[in-house]
Amino acid sequence: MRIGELARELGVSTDTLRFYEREGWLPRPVRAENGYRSYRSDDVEHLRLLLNLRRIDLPLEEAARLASWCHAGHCETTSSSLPALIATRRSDVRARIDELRRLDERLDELQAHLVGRTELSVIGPSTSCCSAAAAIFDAVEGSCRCCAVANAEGDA
Amino acid sequence: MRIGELARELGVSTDTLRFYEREGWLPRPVRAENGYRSYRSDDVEHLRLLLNLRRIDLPLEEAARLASWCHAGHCETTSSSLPALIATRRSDVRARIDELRRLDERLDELQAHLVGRTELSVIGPSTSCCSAAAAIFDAVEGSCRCCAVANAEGDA
DNA sequence: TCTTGACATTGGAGTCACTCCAAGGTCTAG
DNA sequence: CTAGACCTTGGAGTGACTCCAATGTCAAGA
Repeated sequence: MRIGELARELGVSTDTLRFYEREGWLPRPVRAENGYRSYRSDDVEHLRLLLNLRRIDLPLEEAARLASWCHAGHCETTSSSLPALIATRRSDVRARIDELRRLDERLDELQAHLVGRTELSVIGPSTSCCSAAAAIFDAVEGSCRCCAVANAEGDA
Repeated sequence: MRIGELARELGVSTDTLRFYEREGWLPRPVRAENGYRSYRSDDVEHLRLLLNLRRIDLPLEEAARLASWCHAGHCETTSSSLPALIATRRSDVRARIDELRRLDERLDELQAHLVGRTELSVIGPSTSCCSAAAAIFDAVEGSCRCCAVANAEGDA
């Protein structure tokens, strides 16, 4: 099996495979007569394991170490620490989800603010109030001191 | 205002501020007699705007460009494209959240699997079935062909 | 036979957004 | 006089790729 085929099958780029090999995260496959890499089923399994560990967002170094151990048959040595590792990973993932949700809320707020303001954006650049800059400032900061003023002006 | 004070106030590192300046993302502040950077309120506002744009995960280049425009008073020029930009950003954020949620599910699965298996992990390193490797393989891949066998062995 | 095109090889540089470091200068309080 | 907190610079390191140029290999078609 050549590098391109393997890459396609496992959904990574050939650059990634060569990078893993170059940095020592994967064993070097044997070479064909023409110098091309020739991957055996053993190599494929090792890589698949590594990629699965990457899929749960382990840092490459950790994923590679674990993949090598498991592949070498030392799995049981590491299996006791594995649940702890997974637990840590989960709480990281959850924290990141929460963070992104808060970001989404801020964006929602900002969007609503901007949509409401678009008609009023004829206010010239010299007016700092309710300009896009002020909107970003205020919506992102969580308070909007410019709206009341602008609305009052609009109503007048 | 010196660099350390500003960094503390806005919650970034002095390295970050020097980096922004060095790469041209922020205008150079004036210098005091001793060569120290001396930030004016104008600089602070500009930086605050940039950091707010970074907080909504805009790439630094885009955030810096937008911050400079807004700060220079060209806000209204950009305000029409801003809602579109925010919308794009939101869909990116949502996609990432979904991705992380799926990851969390896979981790949940894997964790359940491992907890169920810990007692059985006396199976030696030579046995590839139901080793940690197999668990990672199978739980991550979504199917587990090893459990039935291992459980049968365990029951026997 | 020749050519085209898809594949492979290598080393090295670029990406992003910082982060850390060493070696030194400046200032204030005790 | 000294300790400690601040500041300066340029340069290297981080993670995980990604892209590139220059070159080699090979099978299929004209």
